[in-house]
Amino acid sequence: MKEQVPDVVIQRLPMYAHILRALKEVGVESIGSRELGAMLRTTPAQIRKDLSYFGKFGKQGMGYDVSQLYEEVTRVLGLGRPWSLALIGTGRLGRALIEHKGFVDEDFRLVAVFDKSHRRIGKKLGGVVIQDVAELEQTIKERGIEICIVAVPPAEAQRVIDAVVRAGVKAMLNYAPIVARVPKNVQLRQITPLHALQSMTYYLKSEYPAPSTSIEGRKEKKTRGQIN
Amino acid sequence: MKEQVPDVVIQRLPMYAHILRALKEVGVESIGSRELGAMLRTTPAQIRKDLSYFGKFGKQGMGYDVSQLYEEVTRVLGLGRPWSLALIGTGRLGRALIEHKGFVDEDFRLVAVFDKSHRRIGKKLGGVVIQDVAELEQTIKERGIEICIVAVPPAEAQRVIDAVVRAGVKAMLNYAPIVARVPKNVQLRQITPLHALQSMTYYLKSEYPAPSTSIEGRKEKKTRGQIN
DNA sequence: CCGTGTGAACCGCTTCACAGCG
DNA sequence: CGCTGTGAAGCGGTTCACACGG
Repeated sequence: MKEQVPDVVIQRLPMYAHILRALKEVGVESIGSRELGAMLRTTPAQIRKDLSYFGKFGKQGMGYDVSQLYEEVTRVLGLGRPWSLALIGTGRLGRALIEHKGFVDEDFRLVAVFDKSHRRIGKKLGGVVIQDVAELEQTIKERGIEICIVAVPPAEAQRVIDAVVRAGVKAMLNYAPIVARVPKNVQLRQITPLHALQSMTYYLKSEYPAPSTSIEGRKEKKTRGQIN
Repeated sequence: MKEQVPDVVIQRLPMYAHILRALKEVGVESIGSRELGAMLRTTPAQIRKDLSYFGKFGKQGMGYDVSQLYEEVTRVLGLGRPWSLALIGTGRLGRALIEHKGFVDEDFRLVAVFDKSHRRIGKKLGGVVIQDVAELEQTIKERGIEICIVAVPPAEAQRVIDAVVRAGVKAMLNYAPIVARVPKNVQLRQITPLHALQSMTYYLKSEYPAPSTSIEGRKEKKTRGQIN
């Protein structure tokens, strides 16, 4: 049990939840840090360290109880209760995001959608009537929206983000390729596939040994009397 | 000038390129690390350090030449020549990615599209005829495809990724929420918006001070004879 | 002087190594 | 004994602070 949990650890937890849920559904009841590490492509040490930030869930010599650990991880993340979402922008991207299964799932409920185009306002998307973006602040406050997904053109993104911040929202997913400005108490995650492509080309260009994604060939195999 | 460039630096370069291009188009000819840092929401020190990995581009007392720096950054990333892309999966997501402007741009050319559904094979998407995924390896080799975008359902993702790897591709963007396994000399970038949402909820839950995204209130204002 | 380039200090995360519980 | 939990060491990346060039 620790004081402050590193941000990277929090970012890894959704993966933990994902894997644990799959294990649970398949009927696996218990798992060790070694196997879990293999599934998550990390080291056993990392698994144990990560989990240690939240408490002691393992049984020595036995590993972790899958159900219990799954519950714990989702609890830490604050999942298991629905969060209300709004989408801003209903172009191809916005529509695809909402219609795409598995994005809005049991934990995230779409409760408002905004666009500025009068061609689209009044129509429905994802079971919600599209509203004028001018009503954004008011509606967010009324409906207690907690997370926003920004899928508008780059030129409008910062303006929309500012409005969302003014409405009091503390978490946003932004698809516009801009360097957005938000207050430091607001969570912002950037989804910019183009930048991902553009950074991969660096490694292709010169055929690098790659920034160690590997796990093979580490230690931890050392248990007791090793020949060395 | 340094030996090995940190991976994080490479991941930041697309942003540098983006901003520099914008500055260039607006007619800004020169910029200092302070202003560039402000635009990228980093410190001037970080800007200077990052750039120092590739050479000395600044003029002391003057800052950096925007055009020259832009050229340099794109050169380092290996942009400025087109890279050939393939898309695998033409569901809502795949279609949205391709039809969405600004994704396939001047640097990335779509040269093949695959699906397994016979309903879609033979139709066109993004100016390319959709092929059976069974032809994937062969086609990738024939057309010298360098980067693949995987947008298939999670259950099929690892199989598709394996095929792409076998075909010799060294860089992939994967949209399926799985923990993909690739050889360590293959670049893999994961786009999983659901996980981004799921990690933000942690901070909402307990209304945290946030994992310092801020830049304000740092040092660097100290230049010479400071009172302190 | 102003602002870059950079070794050195610092900081946070990862990995190690082992104490200790079942 | 096996495997977790955890201080301590190690490492990569950021920030500092200053030498030096225009």
